[in-house]
Amino acid sequence: MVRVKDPAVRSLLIDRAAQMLAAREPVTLRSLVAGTGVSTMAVYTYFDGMDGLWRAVRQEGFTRLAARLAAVPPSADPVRDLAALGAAYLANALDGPDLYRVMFDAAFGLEDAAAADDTLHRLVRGVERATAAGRLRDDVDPLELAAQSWTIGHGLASLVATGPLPRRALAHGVPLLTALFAGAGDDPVRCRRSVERGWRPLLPGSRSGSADSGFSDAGPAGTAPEDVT
Amino acid sequence: MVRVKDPAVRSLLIDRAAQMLAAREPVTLRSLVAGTGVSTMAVYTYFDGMDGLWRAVRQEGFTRLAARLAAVPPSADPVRDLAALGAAYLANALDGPDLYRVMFDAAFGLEDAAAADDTLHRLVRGVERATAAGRLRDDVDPLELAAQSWTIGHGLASLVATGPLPRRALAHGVPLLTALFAGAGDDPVRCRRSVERGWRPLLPGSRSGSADSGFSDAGPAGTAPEDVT
DNA sequence: CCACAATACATAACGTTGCTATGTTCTGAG
DNA sequence: CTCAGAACATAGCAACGTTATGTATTGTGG
Repeated sequence: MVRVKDPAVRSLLIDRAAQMLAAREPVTLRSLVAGTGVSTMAVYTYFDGMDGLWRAVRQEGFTRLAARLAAVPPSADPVRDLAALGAAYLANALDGPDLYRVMFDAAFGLEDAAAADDTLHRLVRGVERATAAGRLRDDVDPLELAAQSWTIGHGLASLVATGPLPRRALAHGVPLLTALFAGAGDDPVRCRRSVERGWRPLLPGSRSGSADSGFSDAGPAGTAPEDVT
Repeated sequence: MVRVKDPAVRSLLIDRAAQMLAAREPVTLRSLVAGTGVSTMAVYTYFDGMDGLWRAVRQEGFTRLAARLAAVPPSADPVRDLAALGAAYLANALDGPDLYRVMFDAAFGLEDAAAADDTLHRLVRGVERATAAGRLRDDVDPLELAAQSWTIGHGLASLVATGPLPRRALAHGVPLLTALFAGAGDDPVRCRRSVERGWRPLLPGSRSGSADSGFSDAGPAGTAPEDVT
């Protein structure tokens, strides 16, 4: 009586959708199933239509993000780790800008809301570590500071990955996070060094080079090592 | 030989599209022209298709934003004015979340790129005023600080207007901007007061109350008057 | 072990989408 | 006044997501 749907087909379709998304090919019902052997009805058996598919893709996006954040190794410097978390967040967004966009497409809900919360919770724990280490004033609410860090990360990701700012604007992350954490109690110069260390993996040329253009000239953000101390 | 197209029809369609967008009705070619007396071909005569219409709508979004920013009266406190600019930016985004989204839909270009640059340039001038008034260190690049303020504004707008953060998360703008400007040289307590003044119009209940939900509990950001000084 | 019932899946059709082709109306310069 | 060309309406096209219908497959109760 109970037939179990093949999970392999599910993840096959999700992966293929994410892949087509990354390749900037239009993801349509028919183009999605073309070449997979399954018919268009599979999308309805497994996802209840395209909306369900997008919901699943959105979920997959958060899963990948969580994996990225989990891969950040904790060091002895919790502030550096916070910046590294932000850098990992941005690296994930830049790796798949289109996937990142559907992640924040409010039109579709999430299948497992806890997966999305996990993103923020990991940041919260990072802040708590920094507070426990005495780097931050102990009256700062970890949840608030985490949300503020997220705001900076998402703003940067949104403007760079899918927006008008050029890739070198990623360098803004350093002064922004430095100002935030220093404002939360960390020693300014020490904070700057920690953030720079955590942010470093994002700057050189670690990953895919998407060619952004910007509105016209959104500003040289690459070279200005001293504006916030 | 030269027939001039009626500009009234143009703005009629743009306004109607923006209106339908705000009403969360799907904007389709046929639904757009329905009831206007013009036929579907008008969209092609005036906009060269739907893509052109979206481009025009995007432009309209930036025009409205520019008008909002221009309506911010300069005061004697340039840092307060910077925060007020950010508040106006967010108020505009919250007034029409869907319009705000298409503004940053990179799929369509802009007809007049200068209109978009105007947004950033107004911020740049605000920073220059603050520097000239001696509130900021004079080695800060106005363009950079403006871009960083924009990052905060866009991150907050994106996460609140069309994302998972509840409306009360707007309060994060105060500590974020305070940290940024204080990090750029302003006196911390004075900065805080200035930012709070500029940000105030956003907080009470000045405009439309959209019912956001958040992932599950994205954090109480409403009451914490002292975390950054 | 077998027959039944429900699920999984394929095929075909439906309504709607953006768009184009064709024909008609109207404008404005020569 | 004439007529080339722009503006516009109507009709039709391929492609989209979805639904309806029919077939195959599978787990289980008799």
